[in-house]
Amino acid sequence: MEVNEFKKFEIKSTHLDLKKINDSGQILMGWSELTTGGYHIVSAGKKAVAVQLSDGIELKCKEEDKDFWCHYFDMETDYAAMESKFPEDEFLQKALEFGKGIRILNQNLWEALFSFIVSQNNNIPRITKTIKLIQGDRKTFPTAQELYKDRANLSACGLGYRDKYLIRLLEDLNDGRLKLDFDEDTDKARKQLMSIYGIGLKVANCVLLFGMHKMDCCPVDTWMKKIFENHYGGKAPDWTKDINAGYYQQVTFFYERSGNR
DNA sequence: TCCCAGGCATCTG
DNA sequence: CAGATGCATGGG
Repeated sequence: MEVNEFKKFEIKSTHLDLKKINDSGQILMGWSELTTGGYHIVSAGKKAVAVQLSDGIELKCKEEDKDFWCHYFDMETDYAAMESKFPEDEFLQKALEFGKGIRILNQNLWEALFSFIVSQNNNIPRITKTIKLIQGDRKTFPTAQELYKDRANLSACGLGYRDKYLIRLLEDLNDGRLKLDFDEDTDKARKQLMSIYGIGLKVANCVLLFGMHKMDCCPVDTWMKKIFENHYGGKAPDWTKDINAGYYQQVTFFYERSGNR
């Protein structure tokens, strides 16, 4: 590893917990825990090492990538300030306390799109395993162009029936029928995403939230349905329509899943 | 053996 | 329009 040319930076924050972020379910590729502590992180072809500090993280990366990683960790958003706007809801409050330090990362759009197509009707350990197999020996996750050339090998990675969605996606990108450039307007972007073969409402909302940082998008999956059943009488609570619903979704998802293990 | 996993496309009424 | 069903794969 060319860690030698990396420089050390500190990112100060009272709301940045690497382990919780790693376990929160938003990341399906790119993070690997180091035996020495900390994480090796890859996104959009860039690499970094992050180590937890009591008041933030230490980040090792190329000097020119520092701004990229600050954006990746969503340092533009003031999570402390968000606390004053948290809805008054008992279960949500408990989840927010439990999940303090979780942030909504700015993942690469292509990587978020790809991984959340793989995620449908699947479980997280198998999703990450499958994505690692697809990445293979490469140091970073392949671009759509690289993967298109290598598409014959996709089916051997344990994708199940989802391989046809991804092959169609790669073909459409290669032919120029589809571009990874969605409207800034959330509703328009959601329609564009849902017109892609294999993407429905849930995956579209994941891409909007994790790949385009639309914080009001609230993906509803089997765990969210369990939350509605277990804590809200089977109905979606009001906070699912809040402007920060995506953050609340992620935190309650993490809380519910942690409690059930 | 059945059930489930960060669902979706497709068919049926 | 809502509701039912099949789908690949692996772990519990």
